Amino acid sequence: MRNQEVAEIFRRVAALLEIKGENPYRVRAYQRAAQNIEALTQDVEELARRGQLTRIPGIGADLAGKIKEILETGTLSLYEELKREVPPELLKFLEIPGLGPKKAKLIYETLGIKTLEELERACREHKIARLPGMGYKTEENILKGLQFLKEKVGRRPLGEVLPLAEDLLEYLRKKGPVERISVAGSIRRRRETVKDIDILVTSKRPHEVMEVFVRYPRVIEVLAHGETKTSVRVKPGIQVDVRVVDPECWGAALAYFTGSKAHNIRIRELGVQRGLKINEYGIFRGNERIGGKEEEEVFAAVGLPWIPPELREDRGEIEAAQEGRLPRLVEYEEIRGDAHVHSKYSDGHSSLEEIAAFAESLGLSWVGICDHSQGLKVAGGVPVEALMEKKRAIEEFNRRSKRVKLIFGAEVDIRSDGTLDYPDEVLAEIDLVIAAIHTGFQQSEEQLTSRAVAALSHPLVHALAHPTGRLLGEREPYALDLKKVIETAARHGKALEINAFYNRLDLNDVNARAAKEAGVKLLIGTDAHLADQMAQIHLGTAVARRAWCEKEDVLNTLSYEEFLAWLRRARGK
DNA sequence: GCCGTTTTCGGCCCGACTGTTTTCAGTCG
Repeated sequence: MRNQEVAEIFRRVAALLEIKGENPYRVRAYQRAAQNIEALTQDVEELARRGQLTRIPGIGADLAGKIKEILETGTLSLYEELKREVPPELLKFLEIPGLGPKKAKLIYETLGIKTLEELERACREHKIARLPGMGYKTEENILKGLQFLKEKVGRRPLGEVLPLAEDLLEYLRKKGPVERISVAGSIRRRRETVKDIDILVTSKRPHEVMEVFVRYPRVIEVLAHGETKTSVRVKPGIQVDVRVVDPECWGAALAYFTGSKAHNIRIRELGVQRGLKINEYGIFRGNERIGGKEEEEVFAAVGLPWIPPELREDRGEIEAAQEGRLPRLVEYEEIRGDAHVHSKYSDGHSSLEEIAAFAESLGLSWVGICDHSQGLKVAGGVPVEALMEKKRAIEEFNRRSKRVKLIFGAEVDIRSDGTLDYPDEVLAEIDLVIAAIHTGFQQSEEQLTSRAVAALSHPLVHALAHPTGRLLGEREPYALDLKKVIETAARHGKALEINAFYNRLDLNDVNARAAKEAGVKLLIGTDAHLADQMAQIHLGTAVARRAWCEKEDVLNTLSYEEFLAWLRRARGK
């Protein structure tokens, strides 16, 4: 899949056009095209072959031609031209908060500055303040922005920020005079990474809420402190915005601040078609306010049912809602088991008893104990003898335990040559076999793909764990033809994992959706190495929801007996 | 550059805030 490559070029073209001062709607066309290609669950190359590129929303004849050009030549002549006109280093300027395309262009054209270092020096020498429309505040803000970039406080994994957001909600509920309160923004949509925390509140005494908020113990800096909007930075450097709105505006404001931006734009466009104006204060016909107290009213005003936040990315949810085919998303409460947990038998830190007890506290009824296989020495891979001991221990445990059942499993290493790290007669003893690539990340796409394909084709394997190997903010997915992997899983009736560990989330939303569309079942596993980490199971469910998965797409919704039956079926009994 | 129960041109979502300005452009979400 080269979708990402095409999207990235379009995104850069959009930014370069923006700096050039081109027609903003042309810029938006490239941005929208990039976003829609990125969200595509199909292979853009295949759509190109079939002449179906213009079926992608936002792709017309012109952009279809440009996509073909990228696929054929690896680049785009327009992009190469733009790079000659506008130094591509300037794209970095746009990452500085407060510095947009207009100022970037002015700084480059009048001062010839094109690197971040030169920009910093120019600020210190007060060369920027002399430019028209800029002043000392501008310099100060650019310097602050540069510092911000240096500290690399960009997007953080959802799993890292969510506990903080929940603690803040709890704090405000307890200490502030709040009536309704909710997290909004990308956290509410459960995006895999988030930049800041948005909290929406209704209150009769907004002033007090804000006073309480700025006294939250982890606040390190107050950025803005007003009656309706207050922004602070809290301890690990995350910005938190709290907005207090009138109860009559709650629904409109919640929809507005939940986003995504692309989704909101579509909703408002639908509003315009109906002669309505929709903003964070409500729904308006002319000057008359006709609703906005509840979120449902916003959707109803444009003829839609309520759309779950996880779907609000303008990835087809609006069309689906219009046609009455929104998925009935898998619910967080429907998850009954965690398929991938490490115990003391390999590099985990918890005993079988501790794992089961914690699972019970989470309301789960089964856990797959999948320790590493023998060859993975660095992770305490389990030798065959110890593996059989573990099997007996699990059987013994299950005889005693009524509420939580453990499943004898293994995370079996897929070796460099595509063979598995236990012999077949051992694999046959293991009830749940998830295969995974842990070594040889530098291999070619052909090699890596054939390893994954070989594992999924093996009759005793049930699923492929963390299929792409990516680590959020640390490691890119390794070269893998995921389309082939998904096809293989579909052909053999195998599952693909949604690894719920907070910095993996692998498969991600788009890939999991592609798997679902291919008829592949998804299996959520936390990869917990400490029983407490099983609490992250909801992150995997969130990915499944963002992937449009329904209950039957996710094997974790099965009961213990049903799941065992699936495991046997997947091996052709 | 896209797109059409306002169809092949002329629109394209909406408002707040900031900083620089005397009425507004740029940026952001």
